Formats: sequence, C-alpha cells, structure tokens
Amino acid sequence: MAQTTDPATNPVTNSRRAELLAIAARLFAEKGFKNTTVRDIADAAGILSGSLYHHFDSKESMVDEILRTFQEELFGQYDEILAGDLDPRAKLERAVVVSFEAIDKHRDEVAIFQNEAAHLLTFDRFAYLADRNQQSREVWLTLLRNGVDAGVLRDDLDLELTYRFIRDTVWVAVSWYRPGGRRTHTEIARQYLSILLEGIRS
Amino acid sequence: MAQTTDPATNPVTNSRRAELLAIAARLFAEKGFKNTTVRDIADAAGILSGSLYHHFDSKESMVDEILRTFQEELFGQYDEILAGDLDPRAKLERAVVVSFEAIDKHRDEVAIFQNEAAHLLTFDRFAYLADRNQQSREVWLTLLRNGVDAGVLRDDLDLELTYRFIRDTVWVAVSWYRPGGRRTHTEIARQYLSILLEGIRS
Amino acid sequence: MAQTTDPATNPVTNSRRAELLAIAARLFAEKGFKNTTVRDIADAAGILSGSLYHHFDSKESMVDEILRTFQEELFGQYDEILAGDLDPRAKLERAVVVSFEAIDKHRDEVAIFQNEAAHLLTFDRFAYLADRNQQSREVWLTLLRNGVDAGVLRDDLDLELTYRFIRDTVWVAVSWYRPGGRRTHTEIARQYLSILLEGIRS
Amino acid sequence: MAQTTDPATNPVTNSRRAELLAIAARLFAEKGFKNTTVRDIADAAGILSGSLYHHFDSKESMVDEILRTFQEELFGQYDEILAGDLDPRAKLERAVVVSFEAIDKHRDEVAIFQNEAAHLLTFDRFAYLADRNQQSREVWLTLLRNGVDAGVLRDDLDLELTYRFIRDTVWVAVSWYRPGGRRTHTEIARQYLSILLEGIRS
DNA sequence: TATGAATGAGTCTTCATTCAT
DNA sequence: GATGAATGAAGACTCATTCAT
Repeated sequence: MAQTTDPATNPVTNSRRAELLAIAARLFAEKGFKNTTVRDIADAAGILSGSLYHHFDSKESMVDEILRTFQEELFGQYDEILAGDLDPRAKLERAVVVSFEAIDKHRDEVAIFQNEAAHLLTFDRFAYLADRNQQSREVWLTLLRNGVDAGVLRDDLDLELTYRFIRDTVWVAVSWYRPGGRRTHTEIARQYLSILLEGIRS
Repeated sequence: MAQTTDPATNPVTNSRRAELLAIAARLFAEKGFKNTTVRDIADAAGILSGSLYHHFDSKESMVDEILRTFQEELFGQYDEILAGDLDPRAKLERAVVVSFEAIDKHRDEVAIFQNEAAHLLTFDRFAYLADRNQQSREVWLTLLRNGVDAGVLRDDLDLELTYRFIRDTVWVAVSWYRPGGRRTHTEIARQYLSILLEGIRS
Repeated sequence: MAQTTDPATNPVTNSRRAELLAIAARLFAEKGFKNTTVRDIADAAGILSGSLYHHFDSKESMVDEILRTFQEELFGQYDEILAGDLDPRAKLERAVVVSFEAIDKHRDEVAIFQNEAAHLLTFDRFAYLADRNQQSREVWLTLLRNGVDAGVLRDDLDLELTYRFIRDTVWVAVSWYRPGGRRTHTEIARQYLSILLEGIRS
Repeated sequence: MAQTTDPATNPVTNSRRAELLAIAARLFAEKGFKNTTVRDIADAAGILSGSLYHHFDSKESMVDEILRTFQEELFGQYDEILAGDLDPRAKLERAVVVSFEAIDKHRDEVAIFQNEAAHLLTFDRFAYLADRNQQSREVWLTLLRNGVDAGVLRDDLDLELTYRFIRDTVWVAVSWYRPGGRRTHTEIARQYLSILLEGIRS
C-alpha cells in the first residue's frame, strides 16, 4: 500500500475507478450488497474478480466510497437550501424537489442507502451513516419548525412524525421511480408537494 | 407417505414450528434474510443448525411460510374493509389504521416483506409476492377511486402516485416504529391521516 | 441389546424384519446403498426413520443381513450341484441355470451384491464377501476343470479367464433382466448355454 | 463475459483441468462417485476442496466431463469400424478388441460408466448416457446382423440377447483387468473371441 | 413398536481475498 | 493493470443415529 498517489483522487486512475464504482453501485442497488458477489461486479466489468483488488481494498470499501461521495453532494445541497434566503415554505418545497432530483440522478446510490444503511450501520466503519441520518433529521426538522414559526404550517403537527412521513415517502420512491418513465421526477415532486403542503399548511 | 397429519397444519406439532418461525422472523427482520445464517436461527432456538431441517425444508421455505401466513391475514382484513358498508372516507381511514396495526402486531413480517420482497420476487418460488403487490395496488386504488367518485376526495389527484405515497409512508414506518415506544400505532395512524386526508380531500 | 430372543431368528418378529429387509433390498438395488437413505427405507415402509432402529442396528447391518442370507442359499445350491452325480457338462449347465434362477428369484440381492460388493469389501465387517468370491471361483473352476478332464471341454482354454467370462455374463444380466419380461430366465440361460457350450466344447 | 477463451477448451489451462479430472476419475472408479468426496479429490490433488471450484462447477460436472470425453472417443472408434471395409467377422473381432483396448487405456472412465451410469441416468443432466447406450446397442446389433446376413454367424441366435452377453462380458472385465497384469488386454480379447466366435459361428 | 425431536459429523458449495507471474 | 490459481472461512444442507415419551 505504499502508493504515492491516492487512487481515489488521482485523476488518471479515477476514470476507471468511477466506472467500476458505477457498475458496482448498479448491482448493489439491483440485487443488494450481500447478494452481489465480487465476481458479479468483475464479470460486469469484463475482468476477473481478483483484478478488482488493484482498484479497491475490499467490497466494503466500494460501498463505502459510493455512499460517502453521494452523501457529500446531497448534504451540500441541503446546506445551500438552509443557508439560502427563500421563505420557509419555498425552502421545504425546494428540499423535496432536490431529494427527488437525487433519486433521478443517483438512483443506485439512493437505493443502496435506502436498503443497506440499516445493516451497514452496525459496523464501525459505517458509523458515519448514523451521523448523516441525524443530520438529515435536523435539516427537515429545521425546515418544518421554521414553517410553523412563520405561521405557514399547522401548529398542531407532531413534527417528529411529520418529518418521518416526508423522509419515508420521498426516499422510498426510489424503489418504483424509473427515469424516463411516464412521470418525471419533477412531476412526482409536484404531486407530492400538492398533497403534503395542503395537508400541513396552517 | 403414510403420514396421517401434515406437520405444517397439525396443531400439535405446529407449536414448535411456530416458535421457530417466530425466531427466524425476528432475525430476518433484524439482520436481513441473507445476513441471517441458519446457525443464527438455530442458536437463538437453542438447537443445532441441522436440527432445523427436521422442521423445515430450507431457509427459503421459512421466509416463504412467514410471508405467506402474514399476507393471508392482512389481505383478509383488506377484503373485509372493501366488502363492508363504511363510507369511502371511513374505509380509507380504516385501511390505514389496519395497516399500522399490522406493523404493530407483525413487525417482523412487515419488515421482511418490506426489505426482502424485491429480491425474493426474482425467484419463481416467490412469484406470489408479485400477485400480492398487484392485489394491494387494487385495494388502495379502489378505495381512492371510490372516494373521488363520492366527491369526498380531490378529483385532480394522480391516483397512481397517491396510492404509492400512501403505501410507502405506511409500510416504511415499520423501520422506525417501536411497539411500546412513545407513540402508539394508533396515534401514528391518526397523525398521518390528519395530514393525508387534509391533503387529499376535495 | 439384552434381548432374550434374537430378532433375526424369532419367528414372530421375523415377518416384519423380512418385510423391512425386502423394502431395503429393493431400494439398495435400485438406487445403490449409498444413494439410499435410511429415511427412504422408512418412508417406503410407512414409518419414521428412527423407528427402523428398533429392528436393525444400522443401515450397514441391513445390507449385511440381506447379502448373508442370499449367499447362504445360493452356495447351498452350488454345493448340491458339486455333490450331485450329473455328468460334468450337465453340472455346468445346471450351475448356469441355477444362477439365472437366482437372478429371477433374488433380483435385488444379486444386484446389490453385483454393485456394492467391491466397495463393501473394503470394510472388515464385509470381509466374508471376499471369501464368497473365492468360493465362487472354486466352484466354477472345479466345474470347468472336471469338464476338461472328462474330455468334454476344449483343453486349450484359459480356465481362469473362462470362469471370469461366465461369471460376469451371468451375473451382470441382473442389470437388464426383468421378471415377467419377454424372455424367461430359463430361455436366457438356454440361449447363453447354447453359445457358451458351443464355444468351449472340445 | 469478456472471456476470449473457454477454460474447458483452452489448451493452456486445460492441462490443470485434465490433471484434476484424471485424479477425480481414479477416485470415482475406485470408490464410487457417491463415496468419493470433493475433499478426497482435492486432497489427492494437493489443494483445498474449495479450490476445485475454480476449475469445475460441481462434482457432477466432473463426472460429466469425464464420461462425455471418453464416450466421444470410444464411439468415434466404433463409427470407424462400421464405416471401414473389413468383412463382418473381422469387424466384430475389431469391435471386441477396441473395447478391451478402451478398458486398458481408460480403465477409470470405463469403470465409472459401468458402475455409475445406471444411477446418473436418472438425472436430466445425464440423459445423454441413455442415448449412448442406445447407440452402443445399434453398433453391436448391426455388427451381428451383418454377420448373420453374410452367413458367417448362426442364424438361430437371439441377437438381442447375444448383444447383451457380449457387451456385459466385455465391459465388466474392467472390474478385474489389471494393466501390466499377467494377461494383456489383447490376450484377453483373443481368448474371449476364441470362445465367442466358436459359439456363434454358423 | 413407533413417534418426534434432536445430535454431530460431514458434504457440497460459495466467496472475499491473496499473490506469483 | 490484469490473469489464473489458490486459500480459508463460512454457509446451507444431509443423514445415520439416539432417545425420551
């Protein structure tokens, strides 16, 4: 492991890494992490399974990199929303829209997080996923609380539950949303917001 | 051959089977089907792993029996609601309440279905799960359509999407609901209905 | 095992034993000893596998009893032929006929001996099978030698090889002979003798 | 997927496969297919049992390849005889000689076929063995019929039975023939032919 | 005699991973 | 970067056998 350049950041090797990670992500999302073998990934990449270890330390480190990268991007967007100057209702809308966008642009990553996080969480290495869950909770609760404080959302809501309902509905959509399908992710976001906002406005 | 009673239905031997299935269900729900070894189940039951095969053909047949039994009961309840004489809105409420009840009474079974169905579905043996998914869709769409026809629900809803939002929000709750926790399943159902019905009423 | 009467000879329990042995023999002959499970036998007998152990010590002791009983009868017949006063050629004919009769009357036992002896032989318990093989060799060699000495058989034969050809052709017939089939065991014996005796007569 | 060479036909990797198959064949022939464990094979090859699966799909696929390869060669030879221009009697002699040659050169393969075919036949995968049996029957019956038609063989023979006698005597010889033993395979073939042809000539 | 539950040793197979070439 | 061979640990499943009831 006496590498002088970290393959994860070296732009030259990066393209192949990214390629392989995309293949792995697709399979993890489709069949589950445990149900995907290293050989499945290698086969799909047209190499032998042992060769994957020139690129990655382990199967675990593949999911790790997949999830980590995705979450950085996603939470970056949430932070922007929080820091922005939209009004509370618009911020909430934006958060929903951004989430559905993520489902569209990062289907595999979202699916993996959705299906595997609970189990991965039980290993030290993936403890950061729990932090991200916590962070997500804070984002949504803040958005909701701001809405209530501003008087645009019902003040009789159990915010904790409301947050969970929203989070669940949004993210589980990854299980049935098909890019290029009948409904665009924007339409789905709109339809959901039309129900949700009607249901929680003051 | 000369067996006069099928162990799967014989009430006497059934107790041990049921016990073992409950143990298996708990583990499948907690760690996932693939992540649960036959030895995990046997250990939890206090027997050797090979001894499980005195009761069941395979690990697969265990999930099979768990899911099948649960679904029969659940869909029995949905059928009762559909056949009952409540008004459309009350029927919808009842369906939501019954679902949260199932989450409370059959946490493990719901969790297994929620987490494993997509993958199990890819095997012939579990093709019936696809039928159940279809049946579920028909139940909810019927309830929603009746509500719209009766004029109690908004007529601008995309019913297909609405059904998915409801189904997802309800069932994914199994991932965080804790029996005996701060909120009862009835309270959660009420809170969700208060948002949902407000959001979709005409 | 403090039994006051040997179940193998007690006439009362004998019928059930014989029944079970016949069932076992059929299965051993059809599928092979190793490929037949104790459960296969029990299933065919309409009892549970554990119950077989009230009748027999082990699966091995079942084949043992099957083979032992059969061989006693068969070699009794050979001894009668050798001790009888037929002329050499008639004795040889009789030995062939008696062997095909055994194939007809004891299909399963012959098949088991034919297919399993080589392997069973490697265990101490079945060392007596080697003795029987030796005894068989002596019977046939004696018959052939007497024929040659009497001038009715070619004196240029390699008797050792001739014995093997005869033994093989006769016993392997068990693999295709079907009782009640197109040809009776007597017809088969006649046809074989017509070729053999023509081939080896002086 | 992106494999340019099939390991089963690639001459380079083939050597290791062939080595392992030879080891497996020896054991299958000696102890029987069922009595030979994958570990037995691996031990004999000096590797771990799991490593065998780098070369073969399963224990079954090993016998499959062993039998298939052998039968192709053998039936190739029979076809040559049938297509050749020897006289009927010489063709029959040649077929016997070729068969004893096979016993000498492919002891293990012949033994496996002789001992396991009946059982393997009961699995779809080995259905082709039944075809080969049928093909063998046609070869011998053709040879015999041609001999009768040409007037060199007795016309009172039951050809079906005669075929079986020949086939059985020839192939079962594998159970006692030892390469390098007192009698060469050619001597055995000669001795058998001297009896057989005398017995069936017109 | 038979049942039903269990044992314990073993069998085939899988799979992430390593490493010499 | 990749191959091909192998490791080693584990996993699902089998099966002869035991034994309390």
